[in-house]
Amino acid sequence: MTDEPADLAFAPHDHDACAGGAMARAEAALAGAGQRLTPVRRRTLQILLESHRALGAYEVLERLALDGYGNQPPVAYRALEFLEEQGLVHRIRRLNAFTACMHPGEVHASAFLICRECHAVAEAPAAAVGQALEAAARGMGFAIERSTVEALGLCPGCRPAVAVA
Amino acid sequence: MTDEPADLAFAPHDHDACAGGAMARAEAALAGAGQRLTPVRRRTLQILLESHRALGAYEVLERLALDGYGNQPPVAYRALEFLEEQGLVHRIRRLNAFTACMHPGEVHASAFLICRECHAVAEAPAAAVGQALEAAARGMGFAIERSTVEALGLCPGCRPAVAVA
DNA sequence: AATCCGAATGTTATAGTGTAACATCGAAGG
DNA sequence: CCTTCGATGTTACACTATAACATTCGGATT
Repeated sequence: MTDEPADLAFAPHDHDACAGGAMARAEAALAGAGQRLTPVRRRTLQILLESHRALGAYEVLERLALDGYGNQPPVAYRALEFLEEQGLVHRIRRLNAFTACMHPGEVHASAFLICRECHAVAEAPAAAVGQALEAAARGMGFAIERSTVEALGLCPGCRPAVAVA
Repeated sequence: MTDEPADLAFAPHDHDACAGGAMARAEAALAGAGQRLTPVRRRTLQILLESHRALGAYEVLERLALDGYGNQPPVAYRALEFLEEQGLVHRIRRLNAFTACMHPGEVHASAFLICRECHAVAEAPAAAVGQALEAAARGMGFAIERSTVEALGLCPGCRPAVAVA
């Protein structure tokens, strides 16, 4: 468990270190699980780590094709699906897109904050949200297996800009 | 505000009354908003109210076509979009599908519980979830405008069945 | 080294989801 | 009557996702 600030997707930061750290943690997590980080998978993760945004499968595919990988949809979907299963990538359903996990390895119920202006996507710590949801479900006798929490709105950087406009 | 039990999607109940009540509340809400419940829109809502499940746009379209309405995608999408804007229908992103709102008119941040076995969808009261999410977002300076909370799992009816199997 | 095996990737084809753009219809008001 | 605007019909297409099969690659076995 790190003691970094929650998530700095919305703030300026040393992104090389940010992405590099996430990649290192991803490698560690995969090694621990006995899974292989093949070239396509690694490149896919790198692409997603380049920005705090969510990319569609076809955007990722285009990038992969530029690097000489197959340029048919299953290539991208398979890599993304694998990474998602390993907890290294999250699917943003509202956008039909994918974003890299910023702290793989750690168990976390995440909530995603999607800026409708700059399209940044931040992964917010959502333990409390998860507990509240769990409680609501238990009250109805429902057993949660997987959950999706996404919010659309304005990030701190875009809030003033829009307000002024 | 009603004082019914949270949501009875997972329990046997008088569904005609359940659907009829929801339709009546929908009509009231629309009248209050000065919006028109045209035949296609009404029929679309009826179709969704027939079950506590989420239907894809093309399933709805098929049903509409049987009743003599246009059978091109925009017919269904337009009705669904309108109903969603009016808060009478919710979009379930995990399923790329739509489900009728069980208590339109009331302000509510809803969470959806989706049974992976029987495909029932229940709208859980989620005030606490909404507050937790709002708090997490505020902590990061993010202003939420719309949010999506969905959980996949097993409903009380299907839980034992699967456990036994 | 030769062979086998299973996982990963490449490729073709197609299914499923969603929208842009324009034509037509119809009710409410002038 | 006739204009107007919202709603519906229709065509055409864009975007998202997966099934199915062929091929390749790396490691284990002999």
